[in-house]
Amino acid sequence: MSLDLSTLQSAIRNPQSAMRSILHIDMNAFFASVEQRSDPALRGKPIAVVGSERRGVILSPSYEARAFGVKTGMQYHEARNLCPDIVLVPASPGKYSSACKQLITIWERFTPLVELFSIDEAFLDVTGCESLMGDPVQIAVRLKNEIWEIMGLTCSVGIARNKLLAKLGSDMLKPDGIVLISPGDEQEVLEDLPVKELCGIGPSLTHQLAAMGIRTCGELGRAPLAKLTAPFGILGERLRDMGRGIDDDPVVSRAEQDEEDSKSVGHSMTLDQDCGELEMIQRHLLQLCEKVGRRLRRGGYTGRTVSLTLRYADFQTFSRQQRLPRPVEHGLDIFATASAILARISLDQPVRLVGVSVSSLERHMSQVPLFSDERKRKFTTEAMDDINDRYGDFTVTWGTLAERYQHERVISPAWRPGGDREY
DNA sequence: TCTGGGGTCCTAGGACCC
DNA sequence: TCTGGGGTCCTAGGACCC
Repeated sequence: MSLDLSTLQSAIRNPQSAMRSILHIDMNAFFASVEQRSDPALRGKPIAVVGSERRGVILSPSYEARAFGVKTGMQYHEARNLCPDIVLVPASPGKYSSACKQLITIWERFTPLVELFSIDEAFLDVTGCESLMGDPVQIAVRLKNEIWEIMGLTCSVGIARNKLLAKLGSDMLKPDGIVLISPGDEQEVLEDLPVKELCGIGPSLTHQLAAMGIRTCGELGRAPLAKLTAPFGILGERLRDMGRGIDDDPVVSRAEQDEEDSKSVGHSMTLDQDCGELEMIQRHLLQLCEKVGRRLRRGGYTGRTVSLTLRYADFQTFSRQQRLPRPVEHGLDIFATASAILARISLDQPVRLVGVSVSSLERHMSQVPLFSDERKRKFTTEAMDDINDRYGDFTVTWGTLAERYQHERVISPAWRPGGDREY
């Protein structure tokens, strides 16, 4: 086979067709490590970052805690049974997002093609960086060193020709590892690998595949296509490709990611105690709606579908949604719909979790409304958003709400600096 | 001291219209 | 009056990821 100029040019234009070098970076025990870095007293100790005080699960155990068998998702009492001395540290999201920003600036020194996969994971496409930065393994070593020197954090790096295998690689040596899966090694790595190790194959697919006699990636890759498409539809082909280590998904740069519109914005909360009182549930719902509204406005979105999610005491979870004739962006409008949905549900158990989310989002053009009452509402909302952004959620909220739903630190929008409503 | 919170994508069924 | 199929919109739920 010979390569002519047009093939080469299309390979350059279309990175999927060329051999790529992809790194997947996975920060080790990210939340716990950030906490240990910021508080020396926590270093070297078994700690775990947790969400809520009362009811919740372990979000991120440190490696010292993992040594006792403590895992993400575990309940507090299980963790304490395994490791009586474990220190539970409440999560501080601000620390993690600023650490993440610092990581991005380091990663982007190596390549502009950085795709943030989560707050502590990223894909880097370093194809063509060899002449400047060295081969992918050398890049991984330098990158790990910089992260360690600048931030005192370790990570695991997977290197392969696509995202699927790079992600697999970063999982294979934790903490603080580098794993290269070169094209020649792929078949050997995949042959006996359980299918559940691949990103995208969860418990349900693992179970269904096992029932079909497919346990390893090797078996998955050799399965006849029809055997997979019959039960799984279009996913079948993707599954077989995954078993073969095939993945053409491009690394999406952060600039492109920023341009992508969100599909939904939502918040949910598990109540401190299961609750059967409608009035109380609505009070929590209102707070959630206000948070969703502010996030919509901050992102410049309006939405046309409001969904309410409830979880009963027995963990049975369901949702009801309603499509609206016109888009909304205000907490109160979201609340009006969500509480109307709630009113139509006859609760047959105490409620454990309440959630609200807004979807069918549209980019919202910032313009001055035509009518004076809308104008007033818009400016008032913007002023309230500013204050709440600066001083925290619910520093100011609408007066009617303050009366109906007493909340700590709530002051009315009639508040003015120096006015008679100052608190 | 039973089991968090934020998303995306896909499917399936019913209503409705042509 | 009955038969029928395609397409779109809407809702509910499940699987998966971190």
